[in-house]
Amino acid sequence: MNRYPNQTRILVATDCIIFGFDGEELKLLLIKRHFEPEIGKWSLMGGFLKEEEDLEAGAKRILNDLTGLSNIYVEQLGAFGKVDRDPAERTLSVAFFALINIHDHDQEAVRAHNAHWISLKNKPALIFDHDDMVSLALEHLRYNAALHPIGFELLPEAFTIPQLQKLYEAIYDMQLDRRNFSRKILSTGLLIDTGSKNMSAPTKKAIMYCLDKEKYQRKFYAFWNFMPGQGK
Amino acid sequence: MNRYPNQTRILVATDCIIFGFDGEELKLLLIKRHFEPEIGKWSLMGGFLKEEEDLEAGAKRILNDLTGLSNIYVEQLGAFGKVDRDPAERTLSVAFFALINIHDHDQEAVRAHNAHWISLKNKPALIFDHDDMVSLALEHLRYNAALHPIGFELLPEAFTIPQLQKLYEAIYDMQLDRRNFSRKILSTGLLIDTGSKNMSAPTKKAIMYCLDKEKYQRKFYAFWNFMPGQGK
DNA sequence: GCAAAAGTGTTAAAGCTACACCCATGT
DNA sequence: ACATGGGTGTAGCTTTAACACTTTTGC
Repeated sequence: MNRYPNQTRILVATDCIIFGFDGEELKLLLIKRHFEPEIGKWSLMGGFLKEEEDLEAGAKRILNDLTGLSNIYVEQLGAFGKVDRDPAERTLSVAFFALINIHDHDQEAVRAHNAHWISLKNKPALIFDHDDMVSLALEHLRYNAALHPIGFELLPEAFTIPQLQKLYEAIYDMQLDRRNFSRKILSTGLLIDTGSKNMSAPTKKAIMYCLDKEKYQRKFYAFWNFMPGQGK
Repeated sequence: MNRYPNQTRILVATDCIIFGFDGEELKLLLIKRHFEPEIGKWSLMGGFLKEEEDLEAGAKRILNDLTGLSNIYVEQLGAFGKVDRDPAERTLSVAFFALINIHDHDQEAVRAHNAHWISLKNKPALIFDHDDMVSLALEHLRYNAALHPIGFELLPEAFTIPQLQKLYEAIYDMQLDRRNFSRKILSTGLLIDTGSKNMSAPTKKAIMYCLDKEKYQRKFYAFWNFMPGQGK
C-alpha cells in the first residue's frame, strides 16, 4: 500500500553532539573520519536511521556504539534540512545533544571509531553543517544549564562544589564568586552530603555531594536562573 | 552518484502548530480534513517536504498556503520520528511552532482548507501523534513566553497592557496582579507609547503601545523570568 | 454619581552582590 | 608558619509580592 505516491523519500540521519568535562575544560567527542566520504576530516558521530528504528533509538544506538554507554542524557536539538547540506545526496539530519561523564566511556570503542575528545576552544572545522550543529548545541547548553540542573550529567556521581563551579565557569567562560555560587547551589536542596571528602585534593578536602535524584526530577522545570545578572 | 546504497529513504513532512489569541482565549488553527487519509478527523496543517525545498521553507510554504501570511513568527519544535506514527507509511515529521495575529490571516484561504480556530480548552483529539505535538508546543510556548518577549507576536501592532496581561493569563491559565504586571512589562523598556488610546473600550481608555523592534531584537536573549515565583 | 476598567504608589520581605574572615591540609 | 584552597557570614542594594487609592469614561 502506497497512499503517498509522487512524494520524494529522502535519507534521514542522526548526528550527536557529545559534551564532556575533564575538570578544566568543556570537550567535544569528535571523529577523525577514516572512511569515505570526507575521509580525514573531522565530524560529529552520526549514522543513518534504520528502517524499523525510532528516531531517539537511532541516536542512542549511535551513542552506545561510540561510547559503550547506555544511560546517557540525550535531548533532541532539532532537524537540519538544508537541501545541499550533504553534497552527495540530500539527507535530513536530526541532531541530538548528549552529556556524558568523560571518565565513564569505553576507551576501546572510542579508539575503534577514531574518535577524540577535543577541547571546545580548539575545535577544528567540521564537515557539512556540523559546525552549525555544535554552535546550536553550545547555545542550548548555556541556555539550559542556567535554568535546569543538567550540569550534573557531566560530572561523576559524587562531586564537590568547587568542581561544579569549574564546570559552570567552563560552560559560560566566565568567573563566578565562590561564596555566592555555593550558597545558590546549596539553597536548591538538590545536593546531598555523601559524608566523604575529596581525598585527592592537596589542601583542604572538599565535601563530596551527590544529586538528590528524586528532587532533581521534581524540580527540573522549576526555573532557577543560575547565572548572575545578565542585564535586564 | 549514489554514495549511500542500502540505506532507507523515507518520507519527510512538516506539521505546523499555529497559535492565535482572540483577546480572551488561546486558540489553535486546526483542519477538519476533507481529504484522505483520515478524512473527517481533526489534524494540524501539514504537508510533505518537496524535493528542492529547505525544511524551514517548507514550513513557511505550508503556513502561507493556509493563512496567506508570509511574515509569521516560526520556530522549529523538533522532529517526530516514531516508526508507526503514520500507519500508511513511515513518515518523519518536523513540527513547527507558529504565532500569528488572529485577525490578520486570509479568511478565504482558511475556509478553503476547511480550517478552524479552536480554543485550546476544547481541542478535539487529533490524528497520528499531533496531540503530542500540540502538548510539546504548548509547553514550549509557556516556557519561552516567560523568558522571551514572544507573546507580542500574538497581538496586533498596537495593543494595551491589559490586553497583554490577558494574553499571559491565557497562556499560563492563571491570574496575574495588574499592578505588578504593568510595572514589570514597562521596566523592560520594550514598549513604546503610541500616543493613542483604545477607543473601543467602554470605560477608561487604555494607552496603546507598540513594540520597540530594535530593543526586541537586542534583548531577546536577555532572560526575563516573567511569571511570578514558580517555587524554588 | 455610580460602576467598571485603567493608571500609579507604598511597604515589607526576599534575593542578590560584593565583600572578609576563618579552617584544614601539605610542605 | 605559610601558602593554598574550601567553608561560612554580613551589609547594602535591588527586586518582588501584596496591597489601596485615584482617574477616566458611559450610563
